[in-house]
Parts: sequence; C-alpha cells; structure tokens
Amino acid sequence: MLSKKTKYAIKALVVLGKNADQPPMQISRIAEEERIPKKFLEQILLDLRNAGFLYSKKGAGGGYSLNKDPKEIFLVSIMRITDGPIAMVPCASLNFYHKCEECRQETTCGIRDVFVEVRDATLKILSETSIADIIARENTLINI
Amino acid sequence: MLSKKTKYAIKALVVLGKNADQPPMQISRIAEEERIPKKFLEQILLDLRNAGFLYSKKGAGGGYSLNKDPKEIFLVSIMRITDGPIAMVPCASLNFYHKCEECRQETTCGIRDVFVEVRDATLKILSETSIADIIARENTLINI
DNA sequence: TACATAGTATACGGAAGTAGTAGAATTTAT
DNA sequence: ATAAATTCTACTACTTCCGTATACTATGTA
Repeated sequence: MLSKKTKYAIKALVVLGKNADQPPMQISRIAEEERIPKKFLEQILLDLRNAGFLYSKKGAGGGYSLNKDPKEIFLVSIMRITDGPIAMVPCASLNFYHKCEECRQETTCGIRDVFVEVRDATLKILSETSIADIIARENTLINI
Repeated sequence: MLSKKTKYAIKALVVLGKNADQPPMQISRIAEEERIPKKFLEQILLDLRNAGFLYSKKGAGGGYSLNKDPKEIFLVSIMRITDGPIAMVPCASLNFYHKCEECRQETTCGIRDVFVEVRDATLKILSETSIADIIARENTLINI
C-alpha cells in the first residue's frame, strides 16, 4: 500500500503542476484545496524540496513551485523518496535491496523470480508516468 | 511490501507442493526446512487451512498437506488472505475497495487512474502464477 | 526598524499494524 | 493411557504511520 505521505506528495505535485505559470503557491492553499493536514504537508513538501523537485521561497509572497518540468517528474522518483522500495520483497528491490534472512539460495528462489517480474511491470508504468501525464489523464477523464 | 506472513505462507505452500505425494508434513518440519518461526507458522497454516487451501490431520502421524492441485493455487488468492488488497491505493482495489476521504471526485482522479493500471499489471502476473509455477521456476533456475 | 508572512527543523505522541510468543485445549494413532 | 500433533485465544514487543506542537529562520512591506 502507498502511504498517505506518498499520495499527498503526488497530489501536491499535481496541483503545483497545474499552477506552473503562476507565482509560488502557499502550503496552506495546497492543504486546503487538496484537504491535506497542513503540518503534515509541510514535512512532505520539505522532503520534495530537499530532493530537488520543488523550489521554495520564504517570507511574505513566498511559497512552493515546481523546480522541474512536470514532464520530467516521474511517479517512481517520488515514491522512492517518500515510501522507499517499489518491489514487494526486499530481495527483488533495485534501489533498496536487502537479503531475506531465511533464504538459503536467492538465485534459485521462485518467489523472488515472480516478484522481480511484478516489480518490472510496476516499474514500467511508474517510470513512464509523469506529473504532466496525470494532469493530462484528469483532463481526459473530465471529458468522458 | 509483502508481509513476512505472506512470504512464509507462499514458502510453506511451495514446500507442501513439492511434498504432494507424501504423507502429511508436520509444522515443525516445514518450520525447520524453511527457517520460519514455528509458532508463527502455526497461525499462518491455520489461516490457509480455514481458507480451504490445506488439509490438516491432528494427532500422531498428523500434519498438513495441500487440499488443492498446486496448479490451482494462485499467488493472488494467498496474498488476499494474508495481506489483503493487491492495489496500492484503497480506491483502486477490487476486493478491498475504500474511498479516499480527502478525494473530491474519484472518477476524474488521475492518480487513481494510474494505480488502477498498476493494479491490473500486478494482478495479471499474480493471478496467472500458481504454486506449481513457482516450483517449475525453481527447477528451471537450478539448471541455469 | 518593526512586523507579519511563510518556510525550516526537530521532536513528540497516539493509533495501527507486524512479528512473534505462550499456554491450554483438542484430536488421533498406537 | 500416552504421546504426538494440530487448534485456538490471548498477549506482548516493536515498528511505522499519521499527524501535531513548538521554536526558529528568512523575506517583503510599511
């Protein structure tokens, strides 16, 4: 399961993506529009900022805006920051690999083999879908 | 992430699948062979039994054996019993659907739309892969 | 300079979930 | 009867998640 943190992070990036041509947007406004607890959102935006996705400006008239083209922000990168691994078992993770303590022979583990496949399928989607894509999807969905 | 419970469940079913032609296998033996804490495994096997996947026999000479053809036990069913939903967001789940409290319009949510796609890709693999397949994969992997 | 605005940073706490343990009850073969 | 095995309920320790609190820092404007 995706954590709320990750879901909120994506929502915030989507809102900021729609706001791309406007001046920086305040945390409170994002929190209100997306119904995200403000103080929780603060932490999340900070993480995204420290990871280089957001630009922030302090003080009066400050706020957050995207630091990258929405086309270049992919779900997989966000999820790795906020949730960690994409794979469902640590031994099948590319970026957060961890050996299963109880496994005798990883190389011949059929379970791992299946979950590597699942990981690849998931990864394909998440690494091809950007914030811009999500915005585009929403526009399409509205017209159905 | 898959819980250890689910991973242990799959491992136990695989062992029992390999043991299919033999008399029932004791919990202690499965626990030893797969290095799973015995009392924890007890609970897991009980769940699988109550879900109809296992046959159990009490008393001397008792133990567990598969109650179905290993070809008919699919990962998706095991995971739904031990871990619950397959989807990464509750609003994209088929069997454990739950509305996101903060969402205004689910039907036009781009995030949900992407994660429905991820769910379908995952589901395709997990609902096509059986215990028999995992055993077959292991045999293939050994010969590489 | 004073002040309000807005992000930065760290720490804390409740709730829920995960992993595993304990112990007694029940069933069955010998 | 007895020993071997599963069944069942409850409990505990640990961790993570979600959200809150509080103090601090930077910036624009009057």
